[in-house]
Amino acid sequence: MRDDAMPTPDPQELLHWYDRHARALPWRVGPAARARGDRPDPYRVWLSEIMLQQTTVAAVRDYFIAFTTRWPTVEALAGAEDADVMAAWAGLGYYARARNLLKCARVVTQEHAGRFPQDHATLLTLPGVGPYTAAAIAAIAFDDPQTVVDGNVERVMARLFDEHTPLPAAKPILTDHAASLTPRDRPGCYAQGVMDLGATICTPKRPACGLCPWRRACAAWANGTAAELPKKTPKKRKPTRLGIAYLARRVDGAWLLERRPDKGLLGGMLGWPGSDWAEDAPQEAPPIRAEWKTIAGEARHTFTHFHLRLTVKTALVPMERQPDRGEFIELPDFSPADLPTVMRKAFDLAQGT
DNA sequence: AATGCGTGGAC
DNA sequence: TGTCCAAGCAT
Repeated sequence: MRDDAMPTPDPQELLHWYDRHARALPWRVGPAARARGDRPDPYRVWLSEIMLQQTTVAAVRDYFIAFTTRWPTVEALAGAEDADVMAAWAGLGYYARARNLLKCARVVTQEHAGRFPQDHATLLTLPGVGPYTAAAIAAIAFDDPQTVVDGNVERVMARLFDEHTPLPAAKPILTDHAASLTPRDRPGCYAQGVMDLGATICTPKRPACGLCPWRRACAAWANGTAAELPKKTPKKRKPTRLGIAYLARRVDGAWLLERRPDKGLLGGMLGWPGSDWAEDAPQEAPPIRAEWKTIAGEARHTFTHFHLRLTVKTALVPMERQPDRGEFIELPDFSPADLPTVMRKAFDLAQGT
């Protein structure tokens, strides 16, 4: 609970902090350019926000530069081949984002004349754009005073207001608090400022309260509860699943790969043909007749909701033999870098690297 | 509305 | 090693 004697958090103080501490990032307009009236490119704001969903700035940076170099406009991205975009996204995770990214680029290009909608409600209709991303685009690209609520904002609000209700039940309460603070002036900078504060000062563990511009107005600081907030409902432990991956190499160097269905785990990505992944010992399911050799050890990988231990089998097959599943892809049409991480781990194990 | 969906870094 | 965590969305 907040003590009534405590000052209210001042959005302007946060903006001043942001002006002094904002990190230079490839999708941001620097202070000098902004002072000249430059606005961020909505395409770059949108692309960065999609990539940043549940993903750290450090992981996104190089992907963002690669994407904007190769596809500088939403029209260019809309015209890309699906396989090229999926390959470029490989390693970033949550692959539904990449499929929705392409869908969204094509909708914006074909149904909105290549211009991103500016209002929250229309932005929400775009594939892959939810409440957070719609608010972020409206605020950052168009200076619309929308309330942006991500994990950082939830944490900052839980501490400012010393809210002990556990997430996700606390979400509506924290959203109300965030809305009460959103300024009409520079809402885009403010939104990025609160998120930067959460990422660098108001961190999940060992928050640097001594450096916080909102310390005097923070109820959790006053009560000594900052480090234990926000409360979260406990999560379930992850089960372990087992599987087999079959890495067939044709004598000309081509690899046998399979495009995974759009829905579900690693949807739309290339992968090695294999068994199902289940808690019981996997059934043999070789995709082509061959002398299969089992590689010592296993490829281990952890997904959102289970651990995987993958047995890797390899075979060398003659030119004329036809696979039951998948298709051979010759180099350089295929690179291991095009694979999701679990498949690349299987490849690395087979190569002895 | 609870669940499924990746990955890499910090500790 | 394990656990938690990150600028969430779709269903």
